[in-house]
Amino acid sequence: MRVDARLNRERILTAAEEVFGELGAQASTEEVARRAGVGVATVFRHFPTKTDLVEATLVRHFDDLVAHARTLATAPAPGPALGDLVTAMVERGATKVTLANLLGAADQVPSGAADAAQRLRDAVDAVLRRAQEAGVARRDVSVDELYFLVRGLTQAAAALPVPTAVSRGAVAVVLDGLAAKR
Amino acid sequence: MRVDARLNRERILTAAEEVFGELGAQASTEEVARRAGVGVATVFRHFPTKTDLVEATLVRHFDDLVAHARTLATAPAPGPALGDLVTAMVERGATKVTLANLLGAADQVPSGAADAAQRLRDAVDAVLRRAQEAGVARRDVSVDELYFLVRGLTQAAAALPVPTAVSRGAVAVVLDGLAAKR
DNA sequence: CAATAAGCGAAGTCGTCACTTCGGATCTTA
DNA sequence: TAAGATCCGAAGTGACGACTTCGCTTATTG
Repeated sequence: MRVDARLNRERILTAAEEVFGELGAQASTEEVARRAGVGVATVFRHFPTKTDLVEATLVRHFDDLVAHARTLATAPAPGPALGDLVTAMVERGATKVTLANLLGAADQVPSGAADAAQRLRDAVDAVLRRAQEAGVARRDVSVDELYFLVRGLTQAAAALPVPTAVSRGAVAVVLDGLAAKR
Repeated sequence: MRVDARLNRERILTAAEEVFGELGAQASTEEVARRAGVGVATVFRHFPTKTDLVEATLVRHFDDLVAHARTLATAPAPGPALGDLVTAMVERGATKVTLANLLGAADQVPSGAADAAQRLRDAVDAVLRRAQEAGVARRDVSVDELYFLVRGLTQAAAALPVPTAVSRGAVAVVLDGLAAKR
C-alpha cells in the first residue's frame, strides 16, 4: 500500500469520527470527505459502502475501550476499577452510540463490529467478576445487565453536548445500585 | 371537520405508531400511508411535514405516560409507585424513543413535543418527591437525574430486542441505587 | 335531493445521497 | 530519472423519499 493511501485512510477515519460525533449517524459521506480534505471517491475506495466506514470507526473505538478495560482488570482496587470503567465507557462513548444505532438499523450486523463488541464484552466481564469476587459488587448482576446499563447511560449522555453534573449523578446512582449490599 | 377526515387522522396516527416502532424513526411516510390504508397526500394534509407526524405521535405517547404518572402520584405506597412508574416508562416507551432521537436531530425542537415532555417531567417529579418525603428514595437525586436514567434505559431497551430478564434486572439495579440508603 | 365545499389518491417534481467513471497527477522502482 | 502502476478528484448516475398538483368522490346542508 502506498504511503499516501495509508495517510488518506487515516485522515478519513479521523474525520468520520468527528463528523458522526457532531452531526449524528445520518451525516453524509460527502461531509466526511470534505472534512478529511479528500474527494468522495477516495472514501469509497477505502470503504466500499457507508456501513464499512461506520464499522471501521466503531471497531477502532471499541478496541480503545478494550485496552482500557484490560488495564483495569489488573488494577489494585477492583471496586474503583469497575467505577472507572463505567465512567470511561459512558464519557468516551457518548458520541459513538449513534453510530451503533445506525449499524443496528442495517439489516445485517457486520461481523467485524460484532467481533469487537464481543471482545469488549469479555473485557468488561473480567472487571466485573473481579469486583464481585472481592465482595464489592452485587453477585446477582450479569455482564448482560451491566452492558445494558452502560449502553443506556451512554445513549442518554450522547443526547447531551457535554458530560454534566446530571450525567455524573446518574452514573453515581447506577454504581450505587451495583455495589454490594451493606 | 368531516367525520371521514377525523377517522383517517386516527388511522394515520395508529399506523405511525406501529411503523415507527417496527421500522425505526427513518421509516418513510409512504410506509405509514400504506399501513393506514390511505394515500400519502392524505398523510401530508393532516401533518404538513414528517416532523409534525412524529411530534403528534410523541405527544400522544407522552400524554399517556402523564396520565399514568398522575395516578401513581396518589397511590398508597410511594416507594412501589416510583418503581412502577420507572418500569412502565421503560417498557412502554421502548419503541418510541427512536422517534425522540429523530426529533432531537432536527434543528428545531417542535414546541408541542417540548410542552408534552415538560408535563411528563412535572408528573414524574411529583412521584419522586413523594417517595423522597416518605423516606424511601434518596434525597440527593433530582428529577433531572431520574429522567436521564429512564431515558437511557428506555433507549437501550429500544435499540435491540433484549431479553426481558436483562432489562428487568437492569431496572432493578437502578431502583436499588435510587432507594434510600439503609 | 341537488348544490357545494371539503376530502381523497394517482401521478408527478425536486433535492439529496450512496456509489461509479475516467482522465490526469503522484509515488515507486529499476 | 523515466516507465508504469497506483492513487486521486470532478463530474456524473440512479434510486429513494419528502412534499405538491389536480381531477374525481363523498359528506354535508338548505
